[in-house]
Amino acid sequence: MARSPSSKRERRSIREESRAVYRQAIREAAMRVFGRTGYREAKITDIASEAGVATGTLYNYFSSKEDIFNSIREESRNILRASLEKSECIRDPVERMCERTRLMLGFLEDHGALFSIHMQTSSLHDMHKDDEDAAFRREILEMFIGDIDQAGERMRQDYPSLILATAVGGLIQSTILTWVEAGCPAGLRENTQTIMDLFLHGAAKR
Amino acid sequence: MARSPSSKRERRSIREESRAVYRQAIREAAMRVFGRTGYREAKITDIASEAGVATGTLYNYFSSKEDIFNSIREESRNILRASLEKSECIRDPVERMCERTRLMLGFLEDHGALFSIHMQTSSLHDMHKDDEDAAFRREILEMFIGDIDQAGERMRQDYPSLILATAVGGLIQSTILTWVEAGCPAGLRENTQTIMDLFLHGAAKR
Amino acid sequence: MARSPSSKRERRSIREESRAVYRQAIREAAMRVFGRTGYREAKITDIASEAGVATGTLYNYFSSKEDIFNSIREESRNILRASLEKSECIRDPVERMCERTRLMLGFLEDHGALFSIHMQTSSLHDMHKDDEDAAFRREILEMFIGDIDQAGERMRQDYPSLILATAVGGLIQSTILTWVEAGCPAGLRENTQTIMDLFLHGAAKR
Amino acid sequence: MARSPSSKRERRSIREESRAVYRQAIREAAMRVFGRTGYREAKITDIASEAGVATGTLYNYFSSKEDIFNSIREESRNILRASLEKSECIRDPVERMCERTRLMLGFLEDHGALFSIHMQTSSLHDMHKDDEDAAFRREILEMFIGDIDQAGERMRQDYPSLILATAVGGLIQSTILTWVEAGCPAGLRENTQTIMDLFLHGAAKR
DNA sequence: CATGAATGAGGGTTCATTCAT
DNA sequence: TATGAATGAACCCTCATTCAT
Repeated sequence: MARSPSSKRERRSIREESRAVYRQAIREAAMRVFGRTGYREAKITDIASEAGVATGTLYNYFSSKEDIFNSIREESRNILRASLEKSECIRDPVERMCERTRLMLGFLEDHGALFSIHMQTSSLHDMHKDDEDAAFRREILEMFIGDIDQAGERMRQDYPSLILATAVGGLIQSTILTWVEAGCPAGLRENTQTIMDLFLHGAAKR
Repeated sequence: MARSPSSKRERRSIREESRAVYRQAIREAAMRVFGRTGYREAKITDIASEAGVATGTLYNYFSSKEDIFNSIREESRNILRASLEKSECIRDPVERMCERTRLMLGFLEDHGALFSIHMQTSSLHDMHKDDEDAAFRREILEMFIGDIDQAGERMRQDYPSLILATAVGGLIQSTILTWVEAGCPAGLRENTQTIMDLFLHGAAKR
Repeated sequence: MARSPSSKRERRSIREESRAVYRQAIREAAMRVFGRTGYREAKITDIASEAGVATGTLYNYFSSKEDIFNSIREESRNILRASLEKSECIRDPVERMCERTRLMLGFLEDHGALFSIHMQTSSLHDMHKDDEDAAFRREILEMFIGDIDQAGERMRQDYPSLILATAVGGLIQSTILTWVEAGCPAGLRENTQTIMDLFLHGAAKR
Repeated sequence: MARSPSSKRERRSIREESRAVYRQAIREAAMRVFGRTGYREAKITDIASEAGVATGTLYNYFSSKEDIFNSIREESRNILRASLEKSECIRDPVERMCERTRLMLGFLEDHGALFSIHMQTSSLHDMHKDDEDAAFRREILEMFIGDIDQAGERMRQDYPSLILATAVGGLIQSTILTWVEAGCPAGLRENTQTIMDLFLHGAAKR
């Protein structure tokens, strides 16, 4: 009897894929629920029914409510990190910052709900519990610091680059908040030029 | 027994004052507890014992845990609003912005815990529930918009003043966050000059 | 105004007594429920309603279901231990053993349900988790060993006293089991003479 | 294709044998798991993986977790019963009791885990649910009663034989418990002589 | 028949709120 | 009015059982 040559391997692969699909579906459902109500108010049963599964099923894929939450954040960090890597081949440091800003805004535009997930742990009392997210914020800050250092003479030397990097971060942050308050309309990434322009040249008439 | 003619009125007044003192003491205790652990994790019993009263007593002054929380935020908005009014007599709009920034940073430095209280509701899912706070953020934004409009020619005209106001808000925000991550060391208001300098002239060498 | 002289002290005392009364009532309710259904099958809500309180109330007096269980066992050990102390003034070691046996049987007759509570942890897998109960069994065994040692020449010397003590323990145990299987009729302690007689002289005709 | 004339019958037989093999393997796995953790703590998945099958498979052979448990106990009763039958050809009733004791201790030494299985239901609340096991205990007791009755004049006549049988049962029981507490070392059956000696002649010096 | 993921009722525990003192 | 113990609804998680493959 002829057998599909790699049936066993395929089986495993299918199973693994099914697992990944489930995990992803649960993450996405949880993302919606966390986004709507916040971590603490979100009930496991809500996540389950949003995902269309029984509560018990969640625990076949995640060990706890917190695990789901962390998994979402980890995944979104990974996506953004991977996206930001695309900018590393850009030579000009200012253009690189610009592209990074665009990638970050684009990421949010494409994965809107993720932002609110991350914001939830920014509540200050959690900051210390959430080393991973804080480390990632630092990671991004360091990227900007590196860009600014490489820009050398083109940047003001009267402030440490940490200060300047923090400033660009603040401009991005407030752009995002405004966008969210406006209901996340299309076009977030088009603010890139404005951000960089204001960051570089300020608001005063020259 | 002879009674002072206005005893009834005075009595009421004393009673009311006593109520106010209690309410304030509870708010302050709650502020510390919310600041330490966040709204959801904070337990009513913790607040009560921090305030040195019984749990039942809290309910003689506030109708619920959420009521305490909202009361704190309202009070802190009122304090900051009153503080910002001090800047209104400044004629020069740019100096006025500068002073407002300083007042905001000073407010936080003096009432550190309040910031974390406000941040807790900045989680986006609460935005809709918390119209009051959103309105207050808008109120501050409008102040900056007004300042920028009055600055007229001294500001760039190629962006709407909303954009510029948002930018200064972002610079302030990121300064605050950095300060908080550093553990709220003294000296936050000394960042005012840097913020305004970067806001006005940008990060690029001229 | 005359005051009851020790009102404050009495208040505290009343409160403490009330706590003790509650704890005891809960323990007794739990004892009945554990006795009926066993530890694992017993539901917290059953214990609460048997005690006539809400589930939450249990947790004002005990930290967990297991805590209730252990508290019952500890209390019953203490009662039996206190009871056994009454036998210590008896000079004759054999009479002392006899009295101890009677006290143990009497204890069970008076606190019937406790026996099944203790038996539940005798399930072997729990033996190691339950050092306190095992230690107490050992404590009782040591008492008998001491008695036998003191009996000196009156006892057989061809077995270590541990063996003999174990034997008397077995006779007591099986008497108890038979009694329980018979539905705990009155008169358990009247088996004392039989137990001691068989222990001392055996079943063979002489 | 030629078929052996009785293929159908043999086939069924093979199938039945296969079923029996499966049931036995599951029972043995369950015995190990129950022995380790007790009935309530034992998880079906643990039993399944100990047996090397999927959880669903268990339900093709047993209708429930409890069914597995009862099946184990029934089987162990049958084994012990069959073993005890070997003693029935012994003429001398005292020697028969002795042999029976040895067989019981030997059974435990050889099937140690089974003992803990039985102990688990000795918790009194289960007694009523477990008529089978209680009946078996009675069965063994009756055997001893019969032996004692047959011993006639050689036994004391001042106690009913039920009392004496209970006594020997208690001595056996406590020997077993001591052995278990010691970690089930080899040599349990060597206590037979001691048990019978103490049972017959008591602990007092003669 | 074997599989093992899905199921969901049910458990222990928490804690905002109430209320008798 | 202050007290703080009692309350019980609601939550997260477990796991025996089922069933589609």
